[in-house]
Amino acid sequence: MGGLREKQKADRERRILEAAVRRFRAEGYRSVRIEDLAETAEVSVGTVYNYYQSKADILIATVAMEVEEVLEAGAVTVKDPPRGVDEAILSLIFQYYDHSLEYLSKEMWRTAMALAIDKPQTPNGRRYTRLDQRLAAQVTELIAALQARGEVQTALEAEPLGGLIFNNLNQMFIEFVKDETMTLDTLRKRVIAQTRPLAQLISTEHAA
Amino acid sequence: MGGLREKQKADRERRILEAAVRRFRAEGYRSVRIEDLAETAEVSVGTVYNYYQSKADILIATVAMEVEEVLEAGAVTVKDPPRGVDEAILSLIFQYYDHSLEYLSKEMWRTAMALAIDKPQTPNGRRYTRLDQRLAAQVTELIAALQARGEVQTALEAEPLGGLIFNNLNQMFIEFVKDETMTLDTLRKRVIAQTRPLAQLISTEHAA
DNA sequence: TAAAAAAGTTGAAGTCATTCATATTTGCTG
DNA sequence: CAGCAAATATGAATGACTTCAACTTTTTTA
Repeated sequence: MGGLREKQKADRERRILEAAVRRFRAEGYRSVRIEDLAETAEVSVGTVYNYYQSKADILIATVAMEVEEVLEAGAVTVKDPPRGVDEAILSLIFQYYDHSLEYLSKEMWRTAMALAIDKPQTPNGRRYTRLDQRLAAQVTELIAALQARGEVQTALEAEPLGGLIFNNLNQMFIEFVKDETMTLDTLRKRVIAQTRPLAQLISTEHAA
Repeated sequence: MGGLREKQKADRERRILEAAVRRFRAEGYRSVRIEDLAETAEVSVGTVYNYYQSKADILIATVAMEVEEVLEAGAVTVKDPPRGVDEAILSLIFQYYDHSLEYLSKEMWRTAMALAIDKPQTPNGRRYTRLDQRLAAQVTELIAALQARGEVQTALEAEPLGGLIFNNLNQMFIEFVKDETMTLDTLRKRVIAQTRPLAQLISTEHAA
């Protein structure tokens, strides 16, 4: 265990990913060539392909790190959500959205999402899909938490609802990254319009 | 008007599109090269690019034809929907789904969707987005029709609801085409689980 | 420690989408 | 109809991702 070879491998993989994060952010995904990454990471082009299946694959690895962070931040909110069904749901969604552009450009999101759809069988394509599922699960968790607190009708199943809400926020996020001119504020307003009526319908107050 | 030049242009464009539909279906999008299309269409590679902006652009043109058909079929359903809120909504969704694989493979859908996300500014990227919007509008229309018939609560706004339902069915369709092993039947079951609870919530019977 | 085996690296070659300067075809005019 | 102009077609050249056969480095063996 822990021979020289293993250390070198880990180090090379890390260097490639670091190079990717840095240069993709600075110069944009498209304009950075594999050769550039190889140069920054001080390996050859061929070596890049020993660690990652494709250029887009590298991008997904960087996006995945970002989503992991979002999931962690979301877990805190789910543990103790704000009062009010729509407040709680929207605050989680906005947390996702606000985080999304901190380290990744719209172009990077577009590329990563496109790959996840286009090449779902690659390791990182799968990885992206799993991350989406975990995000959906987190929304479901929130619904369940609100049910436990008596704010959402317990007659409703949390999972379909969580899935519905996630699918909606995800699709709206796609529309957001597709349009370079759309602001986060516009996105928020749109998701409010879509989500709030549903929040009303499922809340216990509405039933009463 | 209608000179030789115009006729030839129209003819070439048609031949290229026909070649694309035929060969993409038969051999898969990826494995067909522009050169192959050019050969089948009896034009040169450069000419293909005089008519279409990119390879994916050609694909979207074929997908668009398909979606136009779906929209036409959907319009009939919206005009006279089945009784029952969930019946009506689900029958429209299933109409979309059942149509989807008639002429296009999952790979073709994946590629087209990926392009629409990745290159939203290209003419056909925009075109795909507009088609999505028209589908969403059709769902909204259905909700409005159900409201007019007194089956859906009129206190609710049709548009956010239609958007919500469409975003959900669209996202589920994406999951479907991402997984080569998933059957249409499984897709239907999943969308039922997601959509039916919502249908109950918005129906007038539920409110009463 | 020296040789053999295994693992990993390398960069030039291959492939394919896309571009662009040139050639061709069509339409128009006197 | 000859000659000119505009539109269009052409395919070799370009550029970037990806592959792969040859080369190095590390590990194991005796």
